[in-house]
Amino acid sequence: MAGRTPRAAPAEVRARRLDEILDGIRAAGERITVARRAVVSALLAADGHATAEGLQARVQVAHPEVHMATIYRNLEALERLGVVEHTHLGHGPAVYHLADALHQHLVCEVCGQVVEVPATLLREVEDDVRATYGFVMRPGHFALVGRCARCA
Amino acid sequence: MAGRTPRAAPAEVRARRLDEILDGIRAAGERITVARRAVVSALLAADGHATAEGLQARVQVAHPEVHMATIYRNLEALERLGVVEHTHLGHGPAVYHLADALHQHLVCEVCGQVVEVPATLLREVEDDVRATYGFVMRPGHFALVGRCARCA
DNA sequence: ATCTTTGCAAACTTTTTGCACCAAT
DNA sequence: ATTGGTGCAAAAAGTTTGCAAAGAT
Repeated sequence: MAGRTPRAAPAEVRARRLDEILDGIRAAGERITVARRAVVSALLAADGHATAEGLQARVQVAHPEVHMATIYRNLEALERLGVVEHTHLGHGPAVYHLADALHQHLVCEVCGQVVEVPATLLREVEDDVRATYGFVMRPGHFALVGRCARCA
Repeated sequence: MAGRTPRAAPAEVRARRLDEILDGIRAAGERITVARRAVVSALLAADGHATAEGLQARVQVAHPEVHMATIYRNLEALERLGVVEHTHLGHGPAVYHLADALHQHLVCEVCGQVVEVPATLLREVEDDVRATYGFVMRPGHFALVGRCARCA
């Protein structure tokens, strides 16, 4: 079970990462608030992708007064700082994840399952469009849609 | 100007294609209405991608009473029939296009410019994810985001 | 005559914004 | 004491839905 590919970061690592991120925010001249810490914490706990609503649910366990608008404003701030990115998986809400966990999403349009694959998947396509069109892709921002193994 | 790569289909070709599509709708047991014909027509005239709102604008020139809801319902019907597909280019509205004009979109996140590239761009990635994850991609449903030559 | 499709209005979902108050620096 | 962040409510943007009336077959 605890092989070479740890599934979730242990609490200790997560706590360190939280402090790192908070330091980054402070360094950028922005303030640390209860809501902000809670959002980053929820993002770390989600360990992968989470919708704004999902994050709010996590945040509200400890801080029921934190409003959706605050979640959005914090996510926006965190994106501005380069800590967070968001992705569109389908017709529903966007999903957010830490910027260091960059990956592509394959979304099954039948069952909705989301498969995460390494961001390197599109490496060649990136080179291709840069060479041909001068276009510099930012992979991961949109999902690749199709049908998963079971639904195909 | 009229070289080997005609930019837009001449009116005659477009009219033929319109009839083809309308026949398809009839064949599927659905009805031809003024609104429906107008939507398909607008889609052909747009010759590429158009938002629901853009299509409505075109439709309303000749048929001012056609409501947004009707546009959406028709687009939905046309998608069900496999005539139309839609794509998400960014945070805004979805864009619709005829299913035979399948292509990828590269959207510049700075200036918003949309570059259309052949759907074959992702051929190798498609093979890759099918082989590795059993996932059958439907390319074109989401755009690839990045920065265009000028903004990069 | 039947059964879709339409127009309208209203709901819905996700996200953004204005504003007065609160709190981190 | 500043000034950025928060909570709330309300708007915005895009899309969907219920219903009675109109229209295609």
